[in-house]
Amino acid sequence: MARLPRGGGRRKTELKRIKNERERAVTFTKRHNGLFKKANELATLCGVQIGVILFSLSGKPLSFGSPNVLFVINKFLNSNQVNQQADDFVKRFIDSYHESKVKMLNQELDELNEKLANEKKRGQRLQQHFRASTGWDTYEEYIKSLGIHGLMKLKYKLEELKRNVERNSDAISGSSSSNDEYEADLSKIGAPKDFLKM
Amino acid sequence: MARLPRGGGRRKTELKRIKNERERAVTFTKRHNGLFKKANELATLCGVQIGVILFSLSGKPLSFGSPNVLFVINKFLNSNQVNQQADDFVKRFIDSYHESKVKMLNQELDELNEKLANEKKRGQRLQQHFRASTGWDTYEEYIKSLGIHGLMKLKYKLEELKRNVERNSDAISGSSSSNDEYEADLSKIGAPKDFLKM
DNA sequence: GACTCTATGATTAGCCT
DNA sequence: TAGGCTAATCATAGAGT
Repeated sequence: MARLPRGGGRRKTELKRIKNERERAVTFTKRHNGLFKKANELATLCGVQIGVILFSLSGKPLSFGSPNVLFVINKFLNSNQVNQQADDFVKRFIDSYHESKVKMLNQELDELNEKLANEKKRGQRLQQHFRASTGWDTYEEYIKSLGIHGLMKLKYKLEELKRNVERNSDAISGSSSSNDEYEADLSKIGAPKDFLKM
Repeated sequence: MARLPRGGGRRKTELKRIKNERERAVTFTKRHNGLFKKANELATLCGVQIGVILFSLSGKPLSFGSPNVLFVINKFLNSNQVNQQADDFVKRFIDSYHESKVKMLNQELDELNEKLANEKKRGQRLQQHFRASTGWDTYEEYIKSLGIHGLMKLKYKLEELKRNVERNSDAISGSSSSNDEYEADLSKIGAPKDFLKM
């Protein structure tokens, strides 16, 4: 208990990146624990939900959450505050945000690659069709908007179709194209898939 | 400057929910600012990326982020740590997590709605085509995989097409469909867009 | 609510093991 | 790399504006 005073005390810290690597690592450890502790105290004292995410010096993701990080992230993303958050500053990151969104989706798509491999050879005729149908003015923006918007509608439609098909095993028909071969190909391969699978 | 000392000092705080509502609100304000400040200091001193999300007593979402919250959230969700984080408890939130991803995408699509509105009436013939071409076995999973996978490839292809068009203002042709009317419609409206715009 | 103020509890920089 | 120590700085409870 009665230790002799020997160490140095605290020094005022300048609010800028610590250059010394060792010093920075020590500070990170101390302050990251401190931050999580503060977050926990706030969550406990005030009974609010908090999530803290940070990446260590080596890039490792660390998180604290009350009740848990994903819950908080989820609630946050579902709140329409996200739009309000996207002020001028944040907008500078929209592009990288787009990038990461793509990765988010790709991640869950990885597991589906095998199934897709079975379909790769099909739809070349549709591809030609598509190549011939370009009249793109604002295609770049359009591609983005087509993303989930189109997909969600398509999915909804497909689910509707599935319900119909379950009631009547015959395929639903509504087309009257005169191009029989094309038509057959469409039916065979599932148009949207191959249409996009250029 | 020379104020008379009159206020009370700090008292030790018990780490449990503050019952008095007013006191709790004051503590929340002070500590929420303190937490954000700490987060900012850590981000600055150590040059790491941090995101803090919390919900106020009234449920309002507040956040701090370096470089910004969405960036950190995305990076976190993309890190495979998420899977490790997703223990049994957390897994209950996976579904709503998917939901929120969709909303993130929709968010940035909002600004494109006006452009899309100009296109809504087109492509009904293509829609019929699509309706007639269903033979869906694994369509539900497929839709997901079609999502970004197909879109990214399509985007790439379109950029390629753009380069070609810039070199030769005539449309690129590769199709030989016998359905002239259909063909014309495709060319006119831009098939992929309307194809998905059911 | 949002600030102020003060006294004091809490955090942490620098140094050590 | 992690943990302990001390002393200085920082944060904040309680009270008032």
